[in-house]
Amino acid sequence: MRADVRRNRRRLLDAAIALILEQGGEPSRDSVAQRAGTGVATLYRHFPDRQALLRAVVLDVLDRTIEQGDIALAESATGGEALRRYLHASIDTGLGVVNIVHGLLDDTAWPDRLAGARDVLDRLTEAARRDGAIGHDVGPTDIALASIRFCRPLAIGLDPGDERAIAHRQLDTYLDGLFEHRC
Amino acid sequence: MRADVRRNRRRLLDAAIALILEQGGEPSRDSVAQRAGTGVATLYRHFPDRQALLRAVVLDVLDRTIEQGDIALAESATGGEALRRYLHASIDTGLGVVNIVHGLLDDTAWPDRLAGARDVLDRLTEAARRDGAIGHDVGPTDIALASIRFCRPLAIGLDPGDERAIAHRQLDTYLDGLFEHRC
DNA sequence: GTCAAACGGAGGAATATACTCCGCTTCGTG
DNA sequence: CACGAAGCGGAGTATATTCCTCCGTTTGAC
Repeated sequence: MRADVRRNRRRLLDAAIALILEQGGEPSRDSVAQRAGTGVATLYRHFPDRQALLRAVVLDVLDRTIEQGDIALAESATGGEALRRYLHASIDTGLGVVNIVHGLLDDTAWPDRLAGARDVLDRLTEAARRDGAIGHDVGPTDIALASIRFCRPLAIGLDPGDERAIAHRQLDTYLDGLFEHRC
Repeated sequence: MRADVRRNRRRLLDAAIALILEQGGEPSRDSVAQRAGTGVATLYRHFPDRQALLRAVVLDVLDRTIEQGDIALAESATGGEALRRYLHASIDTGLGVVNIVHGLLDDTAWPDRLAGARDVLDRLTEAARRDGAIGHDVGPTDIALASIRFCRPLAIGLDPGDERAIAHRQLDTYLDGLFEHRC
């Protein structure tokens, strides 16, 4: 595979992710290509139809997020810390797109990655529970919903840096509340 | 003013608010009318141009939210409780639209309501601070940003009832974190 | 240096959105 | 209850977006 092909694919995915998060819906093909700095034809060459681009975006985001979950579990001293690290990382990987795109796809054609994501969530929840950071009233669904909440941009027209800083800060406060009765 | 006029105006505003929150941007005229269950012409009769609808939406939401802030302050035993009540109420009034619409308007032609909103936030923050619920590191901006975060729907295609229940629950956890070191 | 593969962007078809017009309905009133 | 003014609905047209292909030019690997 030629180097420029790989580079353009990466740029297109990043552009699509950014636009989906900013606009909260499916971006136009032209806008994705423009944002990526490529021609429209390049987009169609990589992703022939509507579904192909969305599916590729979801797979990319899920893969990178799951990877971060494994890293968090491996490198953290406690389950609570792992959970915190994972959620912060998922803001940066753009996990929010998965939820947004989910409603736009006909078929959810990535059962394996979904299983992988669920597995990571289960392990994170289990670890945090074992260490006493969270109680039995908190499950993987709560973590998933929290990631959706804090991964979505607040508004249109805010500096991306500020946006992320706010999300990280609010997430920390939320986790303080989640861990409150346990430390 | 005829009864059906008032009823249609209310329906149009509610439809616009719901669509803005769900889609995170300006909804099409046709979609607003359809959601409201009225014809397109009725929409244009009430709100002649793009700006008119958006301005009316913002004024409506701000008025209802400010009112809730006053009620919360009047009826709550402590500042912390008032703050909690206000934020829960702002989920139901749809405060999130203000932030979204802000970037779509040429002029922010509602300086008085904005001042009113800021005033309520200041009083709520002050009351909570006086009662020791929050520290000096938490300001009105944090409260405003929190309301934006928890007022926005999570995703496309979730039952509105579940949606709201999740938002209220997550907000409670967030506030637990915010008040954590103070009770 | 060569050439196969990839690229860019103009341009026309398809689709979505904005807005008006007019025949029909509804509300308030005598 | 009946009348008139005001409001309503939605079909229809103009306009703006978006989609997607084609082909001359550029790029990367050997």
